[in-house]
Formats: sequence, structure tokens, C-alpha cells
Amino acid sequence: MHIGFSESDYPDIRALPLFAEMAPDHFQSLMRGAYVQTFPPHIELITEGDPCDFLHIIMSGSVDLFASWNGHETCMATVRPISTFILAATIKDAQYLMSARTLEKSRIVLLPSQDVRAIFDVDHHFARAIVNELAICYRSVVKVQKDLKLRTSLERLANYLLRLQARSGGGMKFELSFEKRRLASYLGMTPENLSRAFKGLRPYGVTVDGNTISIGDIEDLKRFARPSPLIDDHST
Amino acid sequence: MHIGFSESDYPDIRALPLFAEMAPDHFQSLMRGAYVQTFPPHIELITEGDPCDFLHIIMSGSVDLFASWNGHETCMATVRPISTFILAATIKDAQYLMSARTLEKSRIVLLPSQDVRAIFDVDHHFARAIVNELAICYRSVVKVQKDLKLRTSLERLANYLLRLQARSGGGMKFELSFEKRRLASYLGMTPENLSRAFKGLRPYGVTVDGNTISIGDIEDLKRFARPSPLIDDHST
DNA sequence: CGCTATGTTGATCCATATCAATAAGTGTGG
DNA sequence: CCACACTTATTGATATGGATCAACATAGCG
Repeated sequence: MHIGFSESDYPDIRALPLFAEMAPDHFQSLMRGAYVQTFPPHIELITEGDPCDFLHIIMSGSVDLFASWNGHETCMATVRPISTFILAATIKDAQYLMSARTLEKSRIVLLPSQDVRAIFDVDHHFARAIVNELAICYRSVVKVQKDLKLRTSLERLANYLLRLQARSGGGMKFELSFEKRRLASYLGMTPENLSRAFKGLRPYGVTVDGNTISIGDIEDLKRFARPSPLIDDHST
Repeated sequence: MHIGFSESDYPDIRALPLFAEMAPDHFQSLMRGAYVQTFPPHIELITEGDPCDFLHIIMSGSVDLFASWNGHETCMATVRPISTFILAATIKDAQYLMSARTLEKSRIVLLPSQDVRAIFDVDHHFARAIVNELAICYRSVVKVQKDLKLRTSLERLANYLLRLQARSGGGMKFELSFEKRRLASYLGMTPENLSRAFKGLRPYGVTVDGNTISIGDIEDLKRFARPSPLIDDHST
């Protein structure tokens, strides 16, 4: 336990909205039970169906949340530092609904679920923060569901690129943050179809060179993509 | 205000997991600000994008939660008594992500959002219950997303029928709870496609007569549908 | 008793999946 | 450091699930 744990992580964790407002001694008590581990790439951290023993916090690297059924697998989300994942299963003390694997070398903090629930029961600020976090997660999934049901794959890709462009600083050139096959899975299509979808966006000024995307005219792409804050704004 | 409000609703509301554990005077204070209204069928109660003013509780009837984009519309969920809806928007004080309309004559309790947030800030049991409710909602949407991404429409229909059959008491014959066109939209397909999907399930013993579904052999259908608790069990 | 919305069926079209082949990386071990 | 193996990306050919369009039947409902 407490493998490789360093108190230098404290301030970063403490700064997360989830932990920022809680009482100092409650935070300390949570951290006492925590341990940290650095995982190599492509390690399965959790498996759907397993009971939930830990709340995970990713400090560096990246983690893929995915789900499978009947031999198929699909990417549900990608988690990047610094954030928590599988909060709902922790709270409900339920089975994981998704599996998680590292995409690259990643440093992960593990908080025993029962500690989280115990502190949650006595710290009102923490409870408040959890509600807020869960509401954001919930609304985020609803947006994904709308994206999936109301748009074609070409429209999903166009809107994804617009979101990524904004997140990347607003330049006309930016990098895909992960493999195309994973992006395809996230968007609910096959890699072949994604390849063709990129070409389908060329009339709207999108060009691809490896992992670098260039957008000729944002307004042109927006006219096609019709982004909506009620689907594409993942901050509220 | 307080239109048609009757204290006879108190016990039913109080019995909801969301309100069951909170302090009596907090509950009273919430109820004081509440009002009730009975709406005719096909009335739009809330519109996506509007600011969230009320937490809604459905006491009788049924309500359709739907979303639209670019001229398309899709059914996200159907709400039945007695439960709350749009809790996340209430908590976040954010825009509605979905619209809601009555499917039939419905009795709805409206709790001003600011009251809900105010009580939430002072009542730990209420906060605990909200967390629980949100976690359930979140996990429910994740399951829907898995259903949409991992299954074909035929598989979604088959699993939907198995869930409905279980909910209806386990008999071999049961009724569709709503129109086929809405079911089609919920399952992410067109009405025409749903019609054909029902026929596609005939080899597995499913027969349809109007709104009555008969299943010849549950095990036979299950062999095709391959239901999974991690997708189809909407209670955890 | 019509009127209107819903459901079914058929014909056709389109988007996307699948299968197959090739090219281009990427990592590994000699 | 390079050769080899393996994974990923692209492209083409084809198959298929599902959407669309159109016609008709049917069932609620005023």
C-alpha cells in the first residue's frame, strides 16, 4: 500500500473541485487511505462487472473507459488529468459499468470506496461537490446520447473536430489527442468509415495529415456541423 | 400558485427515496413553495435550452422526455409516477438538456429550483438522497449508451421486450406501455423499421397483435437477445 | 361518421459495416 | 542500428441494415 505515494500530489488533488471545499482533516483522512501507482500503457485497471473498490484519480497519462457486450467493444470516454472516474459506482457501492485501461504510462491515485462514502456521510461540502460532479457527468452522458441519436457520423465528426479545435486553443491546426481507431469507436463508427468521413469533410475545408487536422474556415465547417451548446458544450 | 394543491399528495411524495429521510420541517418548507397542476395530454411542460426553474414530480399520467436538433427529434426517456425528473439541471441551475411533454392527462408537482437547492444546502439526508438519485440516473444513461452503441436495432428491441416482460409481471403476454412510434424513437429507429423488427423476432417466438406482445419461449428469445445486467438492469 | 394520426407493407436509396489488400508506422530483439 | 513482426491507417469492392418515399389500412377521436 501507499506504493510510491508522494505528498507532492496533495495540492493537485486538493485543487480538484471535488475536494477543494472539504474540511482539512477529512481531506487528510481520505489521503491517508490513498495510494498511488504508476501503470504502464495498455493495462486494464478495472473490468466491468467487478465490484467497485476504489475511486480513481488520474494524475498523469490517459485512461480509456470502454464497454463490451457479445464480443463487441466500444470506447465510452477518455479520461485525462486531473480528474476522477467511476464516481457513481463508488457512491452506489455497485458494479462497474465500464472497464478502464491505460492508454499510456499513467499515474493513478486510488481511494478506497468505503473511505469516500464514509467521509461523504460526514462532510457536507464534500457531499455538495459530489452532487455537482455527478450532475456534470450525467449531463455529459445525456449530451453524448443526443449526439449519437440525432446526428449522422459525418455530423458527429464535424462537431467533434470543432470541440477539439476550441479545446486546443483555437488555432487552425491542431493534433488529434488519440488514435483514429479509438476516435472512431468513440464516435460510434468503424475505422474505415472514419477514414472516409474525414474525406467527406474536405468540401468544408478539413484536411488531415497524420494526426494533424487543419480547418480552412471555421465558419464554413460550422455551417455544416451546426454545433449546439445543448450537445457540444461539455462544461455545463 | 398552489393551484389545486392537495395535502393528500404529501405522503406519496414523502415516500419517494429522494424525500423519505429529510427532516420533517425541511420537507414542510419544500412543500410550502410547491404547487401542483394537472395538464392535458400533449402539453409541452419544458423546453430544452430554457433555464431550469422547477424540479418536477409526476404524480399520475406519463411524460415524454425528448431532445431535438436540426429538425430531428428523439425520445430520450419516458417518466412514470411517482418520480422526479430533470434533477441535474435543478441542482446545477443550468439549462434544460431535454424537453418534456405530457403523453396523457398528468398531475405534476412543481418545486421551485431555488428552494430545492436551499434545502439541499442545509439538509444532509436530502443531499445524500440527491447523490443517490443522480448516481442512478447517471448509470441509467450509461446503460442506454451501451445499448445504442453495442447492439443492432433488432437486439435492442429483443432486450427491450425482455425488460418489459419482466416489469409486467413475468407473464407470456403483456402490453406495450406506449405508442410504437415512440418506442421506435426511444430505440433509435424509424417506425417502419420497428414494424419490420417485430417480424424479425418472429423466428424467436415473438408475436404482436396491436399493443399486445406474446413471447413463445423466453429462453429462446434470451438466446438471441443475450441480456446483460450491466445494460438491462435499470435498478442499480 | 368522417377526419386525422398511427401502423403496416412494399420499393428504393443511402449510409455504414464488412471483407480484402496494401501501405505505413511502431516496437522488439538480434 | 537494422530487420522483422505486428498493429494501425487507408483504399477499394461489396453486402446489408436502416432510412426514405409512397400507398394503403386501421384505429381513435371529435
